[in-house]
Amino acid sequence: MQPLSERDYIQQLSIDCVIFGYQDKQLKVLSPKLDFKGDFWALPGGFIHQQESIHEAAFRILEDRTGIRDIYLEQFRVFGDAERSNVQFMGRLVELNREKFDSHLFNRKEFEWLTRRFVSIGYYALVDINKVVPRKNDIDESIDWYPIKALPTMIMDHNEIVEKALETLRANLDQKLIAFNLLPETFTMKDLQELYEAIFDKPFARNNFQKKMLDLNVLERLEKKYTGAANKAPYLYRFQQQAPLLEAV
Amino acid sequence: MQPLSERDYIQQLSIDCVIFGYQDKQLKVLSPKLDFKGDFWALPGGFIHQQESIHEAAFRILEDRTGIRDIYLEQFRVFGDAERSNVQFMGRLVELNREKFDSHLFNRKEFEWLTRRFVSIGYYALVDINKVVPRKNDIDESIDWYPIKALPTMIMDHNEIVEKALETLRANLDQKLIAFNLLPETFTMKDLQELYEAIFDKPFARNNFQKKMLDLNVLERLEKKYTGAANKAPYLYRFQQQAPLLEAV
DNA sequence: TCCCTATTGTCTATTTTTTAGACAATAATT
DNA sequence: AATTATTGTCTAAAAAATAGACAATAGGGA
Repeated sequence: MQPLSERDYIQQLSIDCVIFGYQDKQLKVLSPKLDFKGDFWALPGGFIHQQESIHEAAFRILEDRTGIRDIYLEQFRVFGDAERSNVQFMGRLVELNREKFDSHLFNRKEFEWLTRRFVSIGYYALVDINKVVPRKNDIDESIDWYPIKALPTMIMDHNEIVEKALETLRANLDQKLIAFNLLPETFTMKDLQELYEAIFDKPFARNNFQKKMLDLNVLERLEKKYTGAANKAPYLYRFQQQAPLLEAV
Repeated sequence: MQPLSERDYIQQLSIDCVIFGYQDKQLKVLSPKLDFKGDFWALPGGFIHQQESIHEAAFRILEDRTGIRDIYLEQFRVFGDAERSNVQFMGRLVELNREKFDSHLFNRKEFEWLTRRFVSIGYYALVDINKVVPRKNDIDESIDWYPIKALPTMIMDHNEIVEKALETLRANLDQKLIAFNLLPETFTMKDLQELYEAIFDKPFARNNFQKKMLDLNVLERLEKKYTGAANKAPYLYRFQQQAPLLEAV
């Protein structure tokens, strides 16, 4: 494989993706752990080819790590502090992994390329966690879902990026009707409510939540779901894709 | 002056600023016209030094064009299509201005630098139009305020950038209480309402608008403004800077 | 089979917020 | 002092959000 520094990327510009999933009543984020001594976690990220749009680049990075392409994806913020670079984390990494660097894993040019200042475009993605088979990179030891409330400390400003992504998700949730991207195709009203509660980290009133969701007119009611529990069986619902409104000319 | 291509900028990354002002009951945008034959308008923009944050760069660009530094400024979106470059507009510009290019205004290297693909970070700014003395660049013929409803056709995707900026402004206006940045320090309730009407391009009910604004608890009522008109004199108000809420630790 | 329990779906009452209508106050002008 | 065009604010009506209540029901257990 060509070394990073010689590939045809836009210089000093990167993309970091906060990939949200939902499982066990918890909002989770996908994070690879680097295959080096020292417990380095990061956000899935990458660089932008000269001949692809930033949106395409984000989709490519996402597909590489999740195996799926049909994903809700939105840019939310640019992180561009002057001091924003890998230099500190790379220093620690090299220090703890001298033996690897004696081999030719990174050459000097590669190292310099990686430790320059980077401006990073933050994207967040919403996925059905069951559809995703997380994939390791060449440099990953593992890749796992972490509850947003128990994220490991990540490199650089990646924890801050997750925070800002969550803020944006909360702000957009009602506006854009995107929560459904985190659920499987069919779900009960309780599933949906618990998802909202996980995202906003606060309880909602069951009766009013149901009314609010039904009043959106985007839910199609399907058959009942018999759980085996000794109580009334809940209906299953499916998100009904909205016909896009005609925009003013 | 050093040619662009040799200055210490981040490559292929730019900033474009939509500077909003308010005058004559109209929302306006500041746009320089380039000093070339062919009527080329653009958004004020620039590049990012290696040793400055993107936010600092945006402030610098703004100060260069408006003379003021204390400005409401917010990034709102990244424009990163693969085909996004000056190449088309530079082609036309060169064609129409051959005589200038026979001199050494741009050298070949400079031209290549400028016509590469650029990813641009969109910022929007809100200014008190009376405090601004628009300043030309080296390459500007003039710089003026244009009503948002009568903007000239600008180079590249700059008209689209303005549209997205306006969308964001509308979405943020109530949330963040930022409208006041467009007004002078003191203003009447009618001034404020007309500003809202200009931004949203729709009328508001006077009684309810006044109630809503007063209920925000951010307006300090000052003395009356005697206009000389044969009717009740309106109060002047001042935006009362909010004490920042304590954030959860 | 028949009650019991936990949960679901929905209805109604209450409260809050938004919108619409009305009117007194007032700064010149006549 | 009456007139006029605005301004500031109040109240009524409508709409939306919140809280409380209850019937329906899928099993479980006597």
